[in-house]
Amino acid sequence: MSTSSDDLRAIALAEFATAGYSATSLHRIADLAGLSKSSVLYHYSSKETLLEATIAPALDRMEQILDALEARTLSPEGRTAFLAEFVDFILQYRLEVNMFINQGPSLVDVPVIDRANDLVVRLSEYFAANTGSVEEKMRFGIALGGAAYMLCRADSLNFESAPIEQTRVALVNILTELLAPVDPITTNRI
Amino acid sequence: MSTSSDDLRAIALAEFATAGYSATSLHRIADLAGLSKSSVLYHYSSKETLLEATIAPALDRMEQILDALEARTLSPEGRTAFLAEFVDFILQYRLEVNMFINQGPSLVDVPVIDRANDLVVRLSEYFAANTGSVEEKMRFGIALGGAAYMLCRADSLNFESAPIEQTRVALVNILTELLAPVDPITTNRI
DNA sequence: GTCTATACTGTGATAGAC
DNA sequence: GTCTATCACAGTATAGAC
Repeated sequence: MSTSSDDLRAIALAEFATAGYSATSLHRIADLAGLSKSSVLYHYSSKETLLEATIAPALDRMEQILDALEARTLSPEGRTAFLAEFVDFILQYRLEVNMFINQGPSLVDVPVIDRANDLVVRLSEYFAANTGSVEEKMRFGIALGGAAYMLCRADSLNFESAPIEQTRVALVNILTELLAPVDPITTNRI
Repeated sequence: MSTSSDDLRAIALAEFATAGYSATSLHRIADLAGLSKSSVLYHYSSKETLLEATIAPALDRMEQILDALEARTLSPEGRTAFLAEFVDFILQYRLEVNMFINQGPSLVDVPVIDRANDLVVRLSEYFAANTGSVEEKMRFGIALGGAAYMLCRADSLNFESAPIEQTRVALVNILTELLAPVDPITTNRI
């Protein structure tokens, strides 16, 4: 059975996101893949390299989304479209987002985490650009951290059997409400 | 300098919540406390004992809140009052809540985590009691995970300087909106 | 590309002196 | 109540055979 690097990447991602990077040993990853530790280290020269490989595709995609966003002018329709794009992103890369959200601070000094932090700053500047009020910043944090948590705990929150389309629609609803733009003059939600 | 067990508890809590339980060594805790590993193990006979000591006070408080809640009959006023109580809880025990939310799954088989899981189930049953719809469950998850994340990342979300009362009011606002009860007949939010 | 064997370091925990 | 010394083990990583 020829083992591909992608198999290892997927296994490592699942373990890092659920058990945690530090709590996951190369031995465990090797066992899950049916390999020895050394074979894992043949595909990825270190545990940190494997970590970077797990999160990089999500960062590439987020960078692409933000680049396109910042090239456009802001409009209400654009914001709605972006929110749908953001929801799709977070659904597709829920494990990567959850890993970064929860373990980012403990993975400082890993280069790929710095890159992720930069992307979050760009994202928050977009969502809270109008007012920058404390509540706006709190809403952004709750939306990001809450969605990442909730999607990765669907089983313990007892809705694991929901069809993906229903989950998607509900998440768009919730985030639209949570991140509704604020009129900087009247400070009312639009 | 006489070191108290409470000092160690506070240091361990901060490290477990930010760096993670597995990534935090007894050596590091000892260093931060100005002690040797052995002295730490004099106060807490194992790392796991220390973990339990960090989270137990929060669980005691949550249990007290839920016991009182379930002894009352449900009313709109009661729900509003409970939400304020819940916000105060999460503000006071933000580190403990964040630790459980993010690392709970990786700390399976630690008895104190089982206790915490039971409390979350009781809490979710209260908030989503009316409909039990997928969106309700998602809203509860986002509120819980989002608040825990946001409050522990106030610095990186750039509102660390906000007065606590402002944070409290904003959080009550957001969670009231997010967890507004649903009329089981019309399925409209009240 | 996978393995066994090995080196080295860090970790949780114990024993016993002070 | 704190320390040093030590233990047993798990962890990442390397060397080299197949």
